[in-house]
Amino acid sequence: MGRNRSAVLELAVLGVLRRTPMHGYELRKQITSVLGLFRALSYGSLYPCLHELLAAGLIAEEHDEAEPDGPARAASAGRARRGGRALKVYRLTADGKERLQELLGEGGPAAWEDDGFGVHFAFFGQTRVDVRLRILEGRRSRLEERMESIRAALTRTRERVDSYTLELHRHGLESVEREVRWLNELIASERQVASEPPAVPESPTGIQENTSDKESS
Amino acid sequence: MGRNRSAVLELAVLGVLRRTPMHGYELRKQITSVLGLFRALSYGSLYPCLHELLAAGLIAEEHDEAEPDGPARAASAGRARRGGRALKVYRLTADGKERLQELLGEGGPAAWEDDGFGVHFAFFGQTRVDVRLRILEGRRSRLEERMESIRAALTRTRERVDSYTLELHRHGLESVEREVRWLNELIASERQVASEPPAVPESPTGIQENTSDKESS
DNA sequence: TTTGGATATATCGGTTCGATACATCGATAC
DNA sequence: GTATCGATGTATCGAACCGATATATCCAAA
Repeated sequence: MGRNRSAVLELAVLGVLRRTPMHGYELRKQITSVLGLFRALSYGSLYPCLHELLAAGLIAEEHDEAEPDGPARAASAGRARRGGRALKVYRLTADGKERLQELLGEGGPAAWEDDGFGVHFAFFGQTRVDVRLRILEGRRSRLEERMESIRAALTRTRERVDSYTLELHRHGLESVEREVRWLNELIASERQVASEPPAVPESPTGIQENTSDKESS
Repeated sequence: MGRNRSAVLELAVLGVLRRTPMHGYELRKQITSVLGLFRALSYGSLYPCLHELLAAGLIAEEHDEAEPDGPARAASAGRARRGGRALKVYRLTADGKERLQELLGEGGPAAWEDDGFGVHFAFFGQTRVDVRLRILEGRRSRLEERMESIRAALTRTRERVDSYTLELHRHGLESVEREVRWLNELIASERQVASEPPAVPESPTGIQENTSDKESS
């Protein structure tokens, strides 16, 4: 019932399903390994989320008649059911695609907080360049705030805390600084993309399809 | 009453209170800024935890003693009350110190997971060198596992995912590698400390100084 | 043969977060 | 002088989330 389902999880599910239809178990592996890196997503979050998205009509169960074409299914080709048990393979509906575009286009603060940034970044291939820049810059200023607060803590408490706490702060600060440098490179790169005249300034969805995928089999 | 209260929070509270008695609001700031760096600890976790520690006798309310009976005193002292409202200043009891030592001495897996490592590290100044080494090495092997899984994901999905996902993985891997190098330096430094006779520890790298600092204050 | 591990869906209990309510203090503004 | 605002301070509630678990099938190795 909680339709307030964290937008991050919703985005992750819709975004992954956009590439390839799959079932929950696989979806979880994708989200935690491709997007996550971070922490494992619990089934206690995933399955309820899938049920809600299904009820909302953003995804649908794909009943996989016989042999669907497409090289994308190579990994689990042809086995939409296992033994006698039905595998619930979900695919994105038209409404789901619309919702995904809406989520990808927002680029608000939620997209540059710790929780959401990784997921949004992973889907940059489906995001407009101006949104990408907004998110990267938002993330950077968020991290700069953090740098400032760590620096403040360092000068404030120097000599007043033991050397391990100091070392923890020093190392934490360095990590954040490194992260900012990484963002700077990305921002510079995106600015260049933005300044170059794109071949297609606008498409129906406003998204230019990711050209780099497949052709492989 | 879930006495299963996360040991990490318990350790953080006891460890911070060991240095200085303080009240909840200040405690939270200390934990999030000195230990945390990470994410802000919620009052919804902190206050129940304090109540439980109080009930367990590990901490006690400090009533700013040397105060016979005067309710309106408290003008200049450590201001244990503000206006007419009581500030609940907590201090560590003897049992609490014992429990803290117990927690600090464990050095099990909980101490090198993402959640617990930072807190344990922050209190290394009160930990034995062999426990420090165990935790650092445990943390390192934990991160090495993660490195391996990211590397596996990279070689597995190279060319199959878009460049942003690839970049996310590449950057994540670099961050973990950097973390491991940091741990290696710390481990080398600790090994030197461990091998030296506990007479006069010289400071080759600059991170030690914790032979018998505490107590006697 | 049986054990064990991977695949797969689902739920439950307990913990934690985020928001909020309440109240007082100090400063700044009007 | 007083109104307002933000920081200090204690506390709780609902919603979200994680971790563990239950169930069940498949396959490979012992």
